[in-house]
Amino acid sequence: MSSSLSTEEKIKAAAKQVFISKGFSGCTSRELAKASGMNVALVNYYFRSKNKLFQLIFQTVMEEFFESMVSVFSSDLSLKEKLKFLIEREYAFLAKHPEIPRFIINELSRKDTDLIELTHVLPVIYNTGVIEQAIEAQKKGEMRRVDMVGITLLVISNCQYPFLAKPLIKNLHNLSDEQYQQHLELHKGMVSEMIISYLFPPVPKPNKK
Amino acid sequence: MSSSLSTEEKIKAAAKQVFISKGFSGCTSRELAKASGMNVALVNYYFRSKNKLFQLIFQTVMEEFFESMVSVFSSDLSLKEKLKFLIEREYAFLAKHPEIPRFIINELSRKDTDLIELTHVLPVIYNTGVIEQAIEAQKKGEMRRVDMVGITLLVISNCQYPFLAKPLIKNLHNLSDEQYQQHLELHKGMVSEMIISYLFPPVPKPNKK
DNA sequence: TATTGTTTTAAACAATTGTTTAAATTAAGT
DNA sequence: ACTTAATTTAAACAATTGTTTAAAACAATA
Repeated sequence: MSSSLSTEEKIKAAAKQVFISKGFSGCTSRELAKASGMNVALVNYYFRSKNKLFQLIFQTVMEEFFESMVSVFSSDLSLKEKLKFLIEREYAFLAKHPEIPRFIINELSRKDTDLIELTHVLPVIYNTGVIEQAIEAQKKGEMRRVDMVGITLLVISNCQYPFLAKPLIKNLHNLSDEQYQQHLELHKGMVSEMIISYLFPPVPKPNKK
Repeated sequence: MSSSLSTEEKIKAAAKQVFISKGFSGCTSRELAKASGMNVALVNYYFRSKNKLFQLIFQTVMEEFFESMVSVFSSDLSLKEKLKFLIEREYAFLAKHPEIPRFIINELSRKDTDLIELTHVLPVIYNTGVIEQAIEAQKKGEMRRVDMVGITLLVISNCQYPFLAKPLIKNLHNLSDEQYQQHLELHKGMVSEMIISYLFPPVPKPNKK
């Protein structure tokens, strides 16, 4: 099935899996090679070095990571609906790629790695007009005055952490995979309701001039 | 100053730092030795192997990690006050040890490591009586019916994630350390208010028989 | 078929890995 | 002071690391 891919693609796909689940320092060149059914020399023939291959993978993972987020902001919805939708999307993405937050956080925390620039991501979000939408809502007193960093933190904390901490919580509360899955589903609803009702308080304080 | 410690203690202290910031697979035996001012043979003389030393460190880190949490539950406070206090404590702990969540989550996620038992932690929390306190409050309709896993997730998601994701958020929003520090302080207040008002809705629904 | 250039392989490279050895030094007890 | 045990050191061990080499196999074109 994967033999329809080129050697280069096969290596890239396998390396992505291995890097994501074990991290840069958690795997070897030979492991990357074997995972794609190739040998070490072949990996370096196409990608020059383990590090070059890693940088490439990391870049693509980051793009996938922000992709769905941005697409929600660009949609034609009210702010409250966007938030609800964003949380749904995040949970869906994380259900498919539960290891990615740990991967990103880890590799960005490495002090010995080449700096990775993410500054181009924020302008993309700004250009969707979601910021103006928020400022508008805040002026009207419909939305609590929380800045972009605060909102980002609120949303992704509650979405990503439950996936990040799965081994911790499972171990702590002695849960099976199925049980944890159920808790996740339950938690999604709670998180959505909690964040929405916090950012959009049910009784809006009148804010007229 | 650290020369007052025994060789064994010096190695343990240095190894703790190195393991926490770089992870098990992110550092070498010689790095552990050098960090304590000793040599490789000395590390293995006292701790047999890199892996044995790691298991020891991990165990103590986990204990420190749960220590302050449990102490809050044992205190003589109302549930709402305990929650507020817990969040304060968590933020204070994480400000001192910002790398510990990443360390724990990472090492618990490793598939090639020896399983680590945490089941003894939960009984300790149960014995503080906080569970009965919660069930009581829920029966009276003062508290939303969320189980222990849900509460745990709510609290530590919002406490730990902002520290976990510091490199990500800093990079994303182009923030200095000082700016991020300010955001953290702000966020602590938000999180506290949000969780409390979610778990203890301002207008309690009457639940009499 | 002969001649390209591209892809793949097996083997080797020096450097680094975790761990061990055996000798040297220090400390303690008699 | 002598003996014994505990500590520390430098050096070595085999295995593994990332990377490179040079030859082989393959494909495309003439």
